[in-house]
Amino acid sequence: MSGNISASTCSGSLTEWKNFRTLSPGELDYVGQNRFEAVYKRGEIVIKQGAPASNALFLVSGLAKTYMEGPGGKNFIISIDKPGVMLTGQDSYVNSRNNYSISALTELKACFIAIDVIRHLVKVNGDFAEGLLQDICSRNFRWYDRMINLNHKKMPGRLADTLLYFAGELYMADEFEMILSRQELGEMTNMARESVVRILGEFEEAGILKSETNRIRILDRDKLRLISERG
Amino acid sequence: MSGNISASTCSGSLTEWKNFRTLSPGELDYVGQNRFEAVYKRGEIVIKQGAPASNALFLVSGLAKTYMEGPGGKNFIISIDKPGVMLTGQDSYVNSRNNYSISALTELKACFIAIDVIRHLVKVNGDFAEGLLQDICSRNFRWYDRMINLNHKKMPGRLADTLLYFAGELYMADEFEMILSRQELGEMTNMARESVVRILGEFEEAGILKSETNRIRILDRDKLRLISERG
DNA sequence: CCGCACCGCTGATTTATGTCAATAAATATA
DNA sequence: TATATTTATTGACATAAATCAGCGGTGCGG
Repeated sequence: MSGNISASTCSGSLTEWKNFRTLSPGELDYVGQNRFEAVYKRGEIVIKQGAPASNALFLVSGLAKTYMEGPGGKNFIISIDKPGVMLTGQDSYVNSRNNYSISALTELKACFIAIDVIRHLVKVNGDFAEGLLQDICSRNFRWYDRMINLNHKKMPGRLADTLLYFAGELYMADEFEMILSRQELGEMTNMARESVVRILGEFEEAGILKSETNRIRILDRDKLRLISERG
Repeated sequence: MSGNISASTCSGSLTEWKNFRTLSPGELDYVGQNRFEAVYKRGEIVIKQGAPASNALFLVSGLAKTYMEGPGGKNFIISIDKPGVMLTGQDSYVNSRNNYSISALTELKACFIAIDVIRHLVKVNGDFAEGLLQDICSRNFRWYDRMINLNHKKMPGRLADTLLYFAGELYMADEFEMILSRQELGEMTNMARESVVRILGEFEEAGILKSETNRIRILDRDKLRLISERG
C-alpha cells in the first residue's frame, strides 16, 4: 500500500520542482538529506484524506489524481497532475491533516519532503517563498476557470472542457489514452457515469471525436472548443 | 465611481491585516507611505475584472463581494468578506490583470498597497511570507468545502450552507440583515433566483427560519445544519 | 472453474431545476 | 406624493440530468 520508501541522496538533481532552482548549494544539500522517494502502482493511494500531514509531495514521474472523498462515497476529482507542481503540503499552513487524497493513475514515483523543511526555506529564502507563492497562485488561478465551468456550463460544455484539458495540457496531443474511467470522468465534471457515456456518444455521432474505451482521438478541436465556450 | 482616494500616513495603525504585525518598524513605515485609502458606497465597484492589477487590497471596514463575471452576464460570487483578509493581490504572481471583480456590499473603506511593496516584503521578511501563505492557504481550504457544497449537494443543502455561513462566520448571530438580493444568493449557490425564493419559502414553512425581504432569522439551526449535511 | 465486483453501454422513468409569464412589493426618482 | 424601475414572489411548464434496470464483458480471488 505504501510503496517502497527509500532515502535518496541525489541532492544535485532536485528537478521535480522548478522552485528548487532558487536554493543555494547548502540548502539543496539540506533538502536532499530530508528527501524520500517511493514508487506506487496504478490505483494505490499516496496521500489519504484525513490522515496526519507531515510531508510535502512532488511527482518525480507519472500521473496523479487529487480528489476529495465526500460523504456517501461520492468523490470529487480536484485535479490530474503530471510532475512539476507541489501536490500537497500547503495544507500545513492551515491544519495538520490531509484535506484530500492523492492516488496513482499510472505507475508513479513520488518525492516526499518534510513540511518543516519547506516551511523553513520559506522563512530564510525569499526567492523560494516567492516561487511557492507563484505555484500556489497559479493553481488557484485555474480554479477560477474550473468554477465557471462546473457552475455555469451544462454537461456537454463541462465534458468538452475536460477533454480539452487532457489534450491541451496533460498530453499535448489530439489523441491520447483516457486514463480515467467514465465514473472518474464524471467525478471530475460533476455528472453521472451514464451521462458521460451518453455525451461521449453524442460527440462521436457529431464527428467531433473518436472514442474507444481507453483512448480518445479528437477530430474537430474547434467544434469541441465551441461547445466548451457555449456552455 | 472610483471613490475618494487619499494618501494616509497612519503608519502606526495597520490593523486591517494581522500579517502586518510581522513587520519591523522600518517596514511598517515603508508600507505606511505606500498606502492609499478610498471610501466606496454600496454597489460601487472597487476592483474590475480584466483591468490591470497593480495593488493589493484590504478592507478597513465594511463588507465586500468578490465575484467573477462569466459570459452572458451570469456572475459567480466567490466570497463575501469582512475585514481581515487580503482580498486581491495574489493574482500578480500569475498575471497582471484582475481575475475577478470586487464590489461594495455596504459603505466600505478600502486600503490599497502597491503590489510591489507586498512582493518585496515577501522576499525580505520570512515571517511576512509565511503569514501571506497562511492567509492564502486558509482561503483555499474553505474552497474545498465550497466545492463539495456546490457539486455534491442539491439546492436546499447549498442554500442552507450559505445561510449558515452568514450566521456563523459573517454576522455570528442567528438573526441578520440579508445583504444579498435573491439574485445574488443564487449567484452564490448556483441556483436561479426563483429557486432561492421557493426554497426560502420551504424553510419558512418548515419552521426553520423567518424570512423577510432583507432580514433572516434562523429559528432552528440544527435542522438547517442537518439539511446542509444531508445535501 | 465459478462467483464477484467493476466497467461500459443503453433505454425507460423520475426528479430536480431552469425558464417563462404575470403580479405584487419595495425602492428609487421626479 | 406620484411615477418609474428594480426586486420578490408564484404557478405552470419545459428540460436537463440523475436514477433505475438490465445486458455483456473483463479481471480477480477462491
